[in-house]
Amino acid sequence: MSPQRRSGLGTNQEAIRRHNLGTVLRHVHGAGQTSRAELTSLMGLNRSTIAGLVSELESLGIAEHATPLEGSRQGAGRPSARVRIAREGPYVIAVDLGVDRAVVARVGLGGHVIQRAQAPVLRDGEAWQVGAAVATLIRTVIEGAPSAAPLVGIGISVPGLVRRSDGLIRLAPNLEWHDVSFGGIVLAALGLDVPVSLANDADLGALAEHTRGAGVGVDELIYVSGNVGVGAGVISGGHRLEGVGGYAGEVGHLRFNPDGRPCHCGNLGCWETEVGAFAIAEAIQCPPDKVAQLDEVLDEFDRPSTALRATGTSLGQGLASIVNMFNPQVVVLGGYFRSLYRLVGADVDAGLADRALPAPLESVRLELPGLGSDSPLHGAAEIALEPLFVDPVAALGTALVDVRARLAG
Amino acid sequence: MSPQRRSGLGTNQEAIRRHNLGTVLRHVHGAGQTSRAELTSLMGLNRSTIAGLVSELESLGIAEHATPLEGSRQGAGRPSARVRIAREGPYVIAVDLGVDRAVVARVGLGGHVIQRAQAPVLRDGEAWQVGAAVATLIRTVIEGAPSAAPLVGIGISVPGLVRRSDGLIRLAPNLEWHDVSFGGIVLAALGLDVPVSLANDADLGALAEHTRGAGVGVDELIYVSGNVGVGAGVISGGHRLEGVGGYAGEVGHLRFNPDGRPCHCGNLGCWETEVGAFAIAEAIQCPPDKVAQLDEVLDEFDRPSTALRATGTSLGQGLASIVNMFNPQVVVLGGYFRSLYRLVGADVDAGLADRALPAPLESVRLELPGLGSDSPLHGAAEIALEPLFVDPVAALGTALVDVRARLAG
DNA sequence: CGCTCCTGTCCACCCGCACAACAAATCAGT
DNA sequence: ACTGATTTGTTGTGCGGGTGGACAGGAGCG
Repeated sequence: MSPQRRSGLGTNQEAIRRHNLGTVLRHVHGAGQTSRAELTSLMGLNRSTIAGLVSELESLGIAEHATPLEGSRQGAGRPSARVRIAREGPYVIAVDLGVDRAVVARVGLGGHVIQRAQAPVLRDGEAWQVGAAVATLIRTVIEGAPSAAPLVGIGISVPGLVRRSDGLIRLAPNLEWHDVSFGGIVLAALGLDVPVSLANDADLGALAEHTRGAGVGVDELIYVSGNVGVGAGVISGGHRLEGVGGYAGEVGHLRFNPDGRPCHCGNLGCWETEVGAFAIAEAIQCPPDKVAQLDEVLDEFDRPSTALRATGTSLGQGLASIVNMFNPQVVVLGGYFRSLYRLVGADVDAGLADRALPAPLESVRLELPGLGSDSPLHGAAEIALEPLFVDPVAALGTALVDVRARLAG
Repeated sequence: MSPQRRSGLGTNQEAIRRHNLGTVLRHVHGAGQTSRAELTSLMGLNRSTIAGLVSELESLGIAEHATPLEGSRQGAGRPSARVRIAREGPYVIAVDLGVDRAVVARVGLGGHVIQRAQAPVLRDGEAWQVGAAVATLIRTVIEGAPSAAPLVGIGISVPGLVRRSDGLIRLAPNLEWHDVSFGGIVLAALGLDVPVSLANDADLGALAEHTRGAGVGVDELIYVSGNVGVGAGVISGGHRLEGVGGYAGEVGHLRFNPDGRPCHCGNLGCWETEVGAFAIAEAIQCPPDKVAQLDEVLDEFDRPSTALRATGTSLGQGLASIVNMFNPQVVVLGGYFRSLYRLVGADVDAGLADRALPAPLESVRLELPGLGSDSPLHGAAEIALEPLFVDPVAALGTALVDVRARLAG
């Protein structure tokens, strides 16, 4: 039973098959490698049913069977056949658009980054220039793909507000973009027509950490991203919190200090003016041209200054508001907050404990990203893969095979 | 496709039937009255399937068929038979525990309040005393129930933090309760054993407004409740946002003015210290013993004072943080905010527009509760009814019949 | 070398929904 | 008032999909 998050629809058995097939694939994807027996117990279905589903995945070229592991013994009984992702199976292109560089990766099911490439992005570059650069990187990583493997889609992580209905980039302050249809630009530059999904970098960080990072199995998770601006991605009930337009999680403009500095949003003392990259850069006297690499600058510190510790306290106090609002189980600190937390973790913890309500405080823990700085990239891969888990057959139907030849032509 | 919000499970056709039966009932409940043709188009199932589901509901005693309406013509073709809630069908008890009074209602499917009773609650009363009073009210409203009608459960709205795993009231500041198992107390006073669900009043307000109030069809909705303290209930993606413990939505302690007044939570200048009942009472020089009836006091004003207008601005500015965080489509102002918004709506709107980001602001609208002050009561009924929509057969299995006789015994 | 335990495969079976054909009920036009 | 078009209720048949049992395969244990 799963669900139509969209409400009110009935279910027929065709939908069952779709859902079960997708769920099997989701499990294989999540674990990278499983056994049919494990799938049976995880999904609560009959052995025969699982066998049928797995064999369908194999005939679709998505999964492969493998001989049981030699070494590991897991008790008596016939060892269960392994199920793993097919070697030449479907893949996606993940793009992490940063403020100073773009990372592009070819990612297979199971979250394997098969190949990656990156290039600097000019500050205040035009969107079409960036799109062309990204398209070149995409061509590079597709180069190595087996021609039989289908390309399912492209996922793009954007440091800004993305409208969920059509993927339009409404506002990316640090790229100075307004209302840019970046997905269309990249597709045009490539000359391809595949599904493109765009989303906010913090949302994708949350998704990735939930799937294969520090928050596996945690259905109430928040990823707070320090990435010049400050944003958050929220997973609640195991699903992304999006809001009507897709703009949910804009925590950077929480009211923090009404007497504080002016924020580019027009208000005074938003949280971002205290813990944003420019605020931190000022606190550590970092030159403005290195703000985009603030994490590396911070990593060179070994002892925090007083100003930096105050920033840590502000981070914790702001997190308290977030914890009070969402009551999460895990808060993952991404972007340069990762480096910051390593330096002034105690102050962050103290600030949080000082301002959060007892009830939500007792069940929350702060964590560093399990995927390092690659969380948004992995999240971009996840949204591009998502159609496969909803309906594998349909997703493969819209996928492109022999992409290299199409790119050449 | 439907649902398991809990992830990873497979679906079999037994689950299909459960889900479809529950979904049919949910539609009948939502509309109060429908036709089979409408159900067919809403659920996307075949006519014959709908017929089977409806007849099963009828044989369960939940639904009745009725002759098509005489007057209304809806085009050519055979008129579709009406489906409505059975007259002696299942019902629930809804309890709205306020800080100064308790309201108890017998509510049938369709959200019909069949009978209601209320009584004042002593301030700083012991939990068992309140429980006994509530039990008496429950006996009163059950008195009039047909003995054939099954009691499905009891839903209780609580002005405080409720742990979702077991319904324990962790903290109800205005009742001065800590860790009270109020559900158990009421059941013991009744001598019954039926399912009891407890939840926060704002969460239930959101649920009710989503189901049959100002937010029907709106899947991104927030109910902000002014009820001595300030809290919010969030519906996102059509589901309640709960958080791990069930404490999500504690917006009263958002940082608002760090130089402000001390809050009972230990911090300075929480939003609640600016727009909470005590702050407003002070602004309008309302005597402290009437704070619990602040809405009535406010209703007697016809022109807002300057202080009240400032409060309205603060309300709007705080809502801006909420709008930025959740990007809702509708924000419903419940509790005494209802009265306040009638007086100083323009200031609230201005405060919101001033502080919210453009993107979330353009898609949000403020509304008054469609259910007046009964939102939490209706929400309490909804959570008690919820099991019926998940699995009608199972829910009727645990329901109590002939409750009057059991109460007497 | 048994025995036991677990898993894969194959089969018949059941359950639930779809579909087609027919009947019923209403509206529109003549 | 009659006729055709339209829409819905009813019924029987068919199909898809998961279940469950019987049997075989493979491993550990004594």
